[in-house]
Amino acid sequence: MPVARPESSGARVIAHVDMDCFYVQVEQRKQPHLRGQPTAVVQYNSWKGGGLIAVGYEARKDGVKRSMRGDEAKKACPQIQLVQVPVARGKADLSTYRNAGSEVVSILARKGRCERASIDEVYLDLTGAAEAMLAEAPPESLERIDEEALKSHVLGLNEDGSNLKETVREWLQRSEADHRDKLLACGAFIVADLRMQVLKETEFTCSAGIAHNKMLAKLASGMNKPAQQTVVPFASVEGLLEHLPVKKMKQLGGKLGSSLQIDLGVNTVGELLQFSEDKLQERYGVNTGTWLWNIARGISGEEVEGRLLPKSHGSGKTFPGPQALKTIASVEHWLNELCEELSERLQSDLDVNKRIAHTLTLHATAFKSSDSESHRNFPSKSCPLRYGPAKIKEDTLNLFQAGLREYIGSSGISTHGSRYRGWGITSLSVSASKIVAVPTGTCSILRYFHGQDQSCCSSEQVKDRFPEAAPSSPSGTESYSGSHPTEPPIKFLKEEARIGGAMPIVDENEINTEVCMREDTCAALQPVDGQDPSCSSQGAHHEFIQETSALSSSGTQCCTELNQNELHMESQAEETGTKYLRPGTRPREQKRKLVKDKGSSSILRLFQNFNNSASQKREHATNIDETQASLSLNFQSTGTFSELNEAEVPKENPLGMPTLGQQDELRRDAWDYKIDEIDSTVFNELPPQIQQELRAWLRPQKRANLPKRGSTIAHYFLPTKNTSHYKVMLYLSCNTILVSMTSLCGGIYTISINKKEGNVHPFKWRVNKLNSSH
DNA sequence: ACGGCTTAGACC
DNA sequence: TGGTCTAAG
Repeated sequence: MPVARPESSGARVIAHVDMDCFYVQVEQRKQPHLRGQPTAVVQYNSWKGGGLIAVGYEARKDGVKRSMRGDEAKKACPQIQLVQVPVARGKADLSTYRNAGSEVVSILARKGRCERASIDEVYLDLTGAAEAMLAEAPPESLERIDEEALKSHVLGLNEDGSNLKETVREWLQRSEADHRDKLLACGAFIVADLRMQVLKETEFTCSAGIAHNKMLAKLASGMNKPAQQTVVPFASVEGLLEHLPVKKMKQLGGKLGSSLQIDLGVNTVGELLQFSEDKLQERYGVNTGTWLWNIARGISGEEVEGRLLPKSHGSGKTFPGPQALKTIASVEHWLNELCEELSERLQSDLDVNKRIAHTLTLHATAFKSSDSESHRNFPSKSCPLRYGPAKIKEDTLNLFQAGLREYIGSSGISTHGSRYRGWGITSLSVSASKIVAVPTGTCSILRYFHGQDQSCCSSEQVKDRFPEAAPSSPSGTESYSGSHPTEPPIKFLKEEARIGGAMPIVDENEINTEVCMREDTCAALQPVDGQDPSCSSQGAHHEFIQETSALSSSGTQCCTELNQNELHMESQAEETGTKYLRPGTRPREQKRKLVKDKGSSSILRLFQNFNNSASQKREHATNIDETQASLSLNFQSTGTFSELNEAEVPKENPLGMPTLGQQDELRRDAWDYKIDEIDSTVFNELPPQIQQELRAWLRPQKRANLPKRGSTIAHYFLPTKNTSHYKVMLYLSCNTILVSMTSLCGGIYTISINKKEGNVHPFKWRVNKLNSSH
């Protein structure tokens, strides 16, 4: 349901850019002989010529419509060229179109905030660019103006329908024009330019609308197609909406729009004006009521989100009528196909955009022939997403079976034996959502997947995108890292397995160990001197902030770029990556080196080895094996969930990060463990490499260079059975060495190694919902 | 018992 | 929160 947003104060310049019959253009670029010919794209050519999903303008002239079957199209337009959408794994594969869409987005994002609205549409906020142009090179000062801009349509300008370039030129250059109109004129120039860039670089044409908000821009972009642009001056809004059928408005194409027509007798947007806001709220609720009242007046405050990438990925297929799936085996087969596609796309998203999805969801539709309640929907099910095709398949099948059990009901019907006659599946889809950029520290996780170095993001980047991952507000920090010493932030849940939800079944003791270690940031060790402003003066009370600040000199650049254009990450990452490794003269790089020398080398090697073998393993798609090395073994052996008493909660917050006030004090306190003070049985249970590391840290002669207590020693990432990744930190607290595992999915696991032998519970798993700021 | 396949967002 | 529903291209 639409939701009202207040219009922001100043006039904005918003553009909506829409590709013309995009799939057709993509195919025509691929096969140039199709250019100029009536063309349509179809899928599943087998039945009645397939279904049309895109129709070129030449074919539209002959009355060919989307949603015709191929046969009908042939009838309407005998010369039509029907191109099949690529098929992979028995289903339509849209990746070529997705990729082509990305090409376009990467160009359109150059002049302002850009939001990818669909595979072939974007919104742009060009306010800044338009203001800058108005200040530096206003249209009236231009001697020659761009042909494409001249071809703009300006609503309300040529009422008779004539579109004289001269009147358009006048409008664009009128010096006494309303400030808002001048901004729109600048917008028209900018958009014309962008569209030409798109054409030049991709060979695709597009249409655009330029207005003061998204709604109007969207409306305008469709008014003159193909390959044209339309401007909506403020003064034309009322006239534009007056006779516009409500159904044409975005969000009113469905039931809501029908309700306006049927229940209120409103057929045009203008007719909506007679209803008070109260009246509309009364009928449609506060949000929708206000929204309707606003759009009737051309008001829409929705921001253009700076987002170039999709928020989710999905792969689905329908099995209509007789094709309905009736055995678990056939369902499994198709789920596997869908999962393979999904997995491929997830992997590519990770490779190219450095993003990880956290939730896997299965949707299905089904019928139940025999039963009375056969219309009950098949329930969607979701669970934490684990990477790798095999895992995704396994989890998806489990989700399906859970859904099926529920669907069939607990009426005691057994699904044993693969066939059960009562049900049929008519559609399946698997999707991945909750996609977040790999949070800082990410180089390690990326290397784990890639087996090579990659670039990092700045903390700003992460905070912008994932406030939950790096809370910037004190309260967020509080709840996450527990800076209130009086209030232990860790709550102990006994039912640990619940973390992954009921499905799929997880073995909470098992931790797969493809592991990796971030050697590439100074965050691995907090600087001893505490002098570096980037690492200490920010007083980072949160490890994300702390660790990323250290990256700023080389990391920021990359991230700034990433912000502007996520799609270009790959190449930029490489660039930055090389700079990164070069021994530098800048202080921060020196520090990086220092940190490295200081001593995580063995752990580094350990994880490096894991990396290598893990990535090789991935090639062969076989999983669990000897790469489940010592770490996992050790962690496994410790996975008992004994109750933990309050007394054992570390004095400081459980992540070991000092609060602002504590920080200075802590820094003065050297960490004074002796190796023998640590319960040896506990110590011995650590992975040997980590034992070695700790011994190194504890050597007296090295003390001077030791990390202060309360500081993070090292970070690792562990993909595990029931979540995609954990961030693992080894850090020192006042009484303990803690190995804390922060699940990016929402749990904090802590293993503490206590100083004194008397302390029971050498290893504890503490589970805490990551109950932070949001 | 067919338009197929995707994405996004709001509600509870 | 997960699950459901609407809407759109």
